[in-house]
Amino acid sequence: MSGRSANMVTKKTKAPSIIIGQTEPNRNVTSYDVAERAGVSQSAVSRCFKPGASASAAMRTRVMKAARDLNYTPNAIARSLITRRSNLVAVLISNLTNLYYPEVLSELSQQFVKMGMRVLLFTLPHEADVDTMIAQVWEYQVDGVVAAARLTPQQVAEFERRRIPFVLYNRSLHDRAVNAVVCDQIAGARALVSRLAAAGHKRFAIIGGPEDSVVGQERTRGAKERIADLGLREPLIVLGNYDYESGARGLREIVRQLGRAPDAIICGNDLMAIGCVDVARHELGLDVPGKLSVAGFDGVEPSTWLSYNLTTLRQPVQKMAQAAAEMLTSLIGNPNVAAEKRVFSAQFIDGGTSRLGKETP
Amino acid sequence: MSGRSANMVTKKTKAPSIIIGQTEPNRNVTSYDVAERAGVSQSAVSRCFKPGASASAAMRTRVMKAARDLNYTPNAIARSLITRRSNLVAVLISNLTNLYYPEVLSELSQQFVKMGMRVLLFTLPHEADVDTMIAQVWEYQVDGVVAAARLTPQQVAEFERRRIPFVLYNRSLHDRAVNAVVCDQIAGARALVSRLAAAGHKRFAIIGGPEDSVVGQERTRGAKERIADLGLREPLIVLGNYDYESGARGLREIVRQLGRAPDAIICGNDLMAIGCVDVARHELGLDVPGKLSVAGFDGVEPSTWLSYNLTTLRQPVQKMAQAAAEMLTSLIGNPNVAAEKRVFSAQFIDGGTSRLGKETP
DNA sequence: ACAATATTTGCATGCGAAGTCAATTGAATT
DNA sequence: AATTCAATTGACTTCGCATGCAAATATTGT
Repeated sequence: MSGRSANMVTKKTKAPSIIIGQTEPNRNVTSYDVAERAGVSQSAVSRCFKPGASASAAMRTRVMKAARDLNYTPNAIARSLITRRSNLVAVLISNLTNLYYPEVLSELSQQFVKMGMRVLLFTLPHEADVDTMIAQVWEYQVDGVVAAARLTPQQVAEFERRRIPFVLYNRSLHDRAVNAVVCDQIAGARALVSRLAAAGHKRFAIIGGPEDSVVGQERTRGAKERIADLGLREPLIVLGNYDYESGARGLREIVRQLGRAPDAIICGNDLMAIGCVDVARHELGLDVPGKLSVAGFDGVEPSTWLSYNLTTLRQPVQKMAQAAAEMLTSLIGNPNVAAEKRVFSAQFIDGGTSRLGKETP
Repeated sequence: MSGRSANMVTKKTKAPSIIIGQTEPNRNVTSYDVAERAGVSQSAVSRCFKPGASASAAMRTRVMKAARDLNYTPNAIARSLITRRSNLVAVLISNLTNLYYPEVLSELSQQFVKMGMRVLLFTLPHEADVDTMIAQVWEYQVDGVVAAARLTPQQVAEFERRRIPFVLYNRSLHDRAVNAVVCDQIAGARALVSRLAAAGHKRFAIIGGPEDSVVGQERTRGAKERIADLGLREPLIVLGNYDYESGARGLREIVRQLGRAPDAIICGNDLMAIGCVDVARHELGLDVPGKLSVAGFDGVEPSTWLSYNLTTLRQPVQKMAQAAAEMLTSLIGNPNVAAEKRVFSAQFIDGGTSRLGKETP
């Protein structure tokens, strides 16, 4: 009944290559196949699959039926070639094992799907070959880029030169206006110090993020400045790498250098704060928060667990991701608008790892 | 060096798209532009960018120079259209907030990059519109699929019907041979019960994964069977949703139903085990492992944290992801091989949340 | 009824790179 | 030097779909 008419359209037989069995080679169902079955032209099929296009109801139903019969799916690759829109968004992420970024990625993915775009994932494992990876971003003709990774200003400049819409997530450039979604780290860090100082903490130490992390620098700077403003002793600062082990090492190092524990340790992110708390409690026998207060940044899920109930500054990840997705799609629609920077503020979480007064902010 | 420059005039090649002196809106640099600048044909440019192709060293350098001058990047979309290879792999993942999957995704991404493929991410938020999402997988002409999500057998069958190479990660079908990378959950669960029973635990309870999770079912079944084999009382089973809160609720429910705590609770994954431990210690005042032993599955990072040091069955995620990536790429190269199922075994982690004897297995 | 407009529909073209095939070159052999 | 053979190279076509334009049809007004 339904003769395999697809075969009939063939024009010339292929060279005598390896013919394995009876199955048709990789031939996919194309709009031509649908057109033939529906008795219309290929353009008609194309139009039926485009929402706003001009096509009569009668044709639409016939074409759709034929498409269903043949199990036709439009080829997004071919479409992209001609429309110059891939509906692909590159998301650059440094480190998925960081607990914070999976959340971001998940939110971004959902937001972009809502807007009809797909996420092409670029994880940057070692900071080394970022450039070759970025080269791949061009190849795939993505419509836009969300960069939640540590990029050099040169790399960011490359986006501009290529005229690819991009939004930086949680980072920005000081010397240039770029589209970015950030959280006010400095304000957050300052507020954190204020709270701790008001509750009587005097001697601070900081386990900061790595040097090439702008976010980490800002958190450290905000805290340091506020500590100075308050006339307190300059904090000891050790640097970590945003992971649990860094927090653990950081605390050991601080205690070693100071010869004792400070009143409070501000950690560059929750993961380090958790490592710090764990070492304090389980290795050094330091009571947290009784003897030592610890605070982090981000508000990742484990920070809410009963064992930690971390004092932290929660970033509104969902809102930020949504903002990033919105900004990017709007940029894709209209690339020539002025750069915008959307600054969110972190929410202070009065957790149980810091001795804080009963003040209401 | 080549003396044929006299009549080497371009005849009917396509007009180059770059107009010197003004930046046309969306025009990209194409291989024609490079060809013109290098004074060669477009095919030559194409060949120069293909590793194995026939091209003289002289031409290669000239073309490459022209390409660099013009900042040319090959268009992967156009290439895909003709080669019928997108170098795209779809990764379907249920839930990125699960702590386990980000690790998998990260590993997969790195592996695929090594093999010259990119990951197109499909997160499945609500189980609802999986089908429309899967439809998108076809559109993008991905070369293969790794499914680390709960799919119905019908959905899996759709992959086969479409002849798209796919590998199931951590799940498989009982009625059909499919390519899959799994971990032997039943053996792991049985071993776990054996260890606990050998150490004197008699009354078990289980906080299982959701009903539609095959992995969860197997873990529960393995534990249940082994408990029965040993002639112990049938365990109370409550179901959770793989998150922290489920573990917390699960323990409360178990204690409520039993009127007391069991000897050991086996949780369907680490996250639930962590929730369970936390509620036991911080809410119910139950000593873990003194009064209650808790074990999980997966071996996610937080399970190693000092606060937990969870007894668990660690899955060799890296090996599994690598196996999945390898299987898929090999399938892409040669789709007609018989289905293979690679079964890994979990590593028992003798953590601190269970009272275990000193036995050496 | 017919003209004037609005709506559908098909034809032909092009997106950008890769592969086919034949022409050309260069090297190797006799 | 003549011939053979392998290595280069270019013209042309192809992948599947979208779209400008003209032709065909349907709708409306008079």
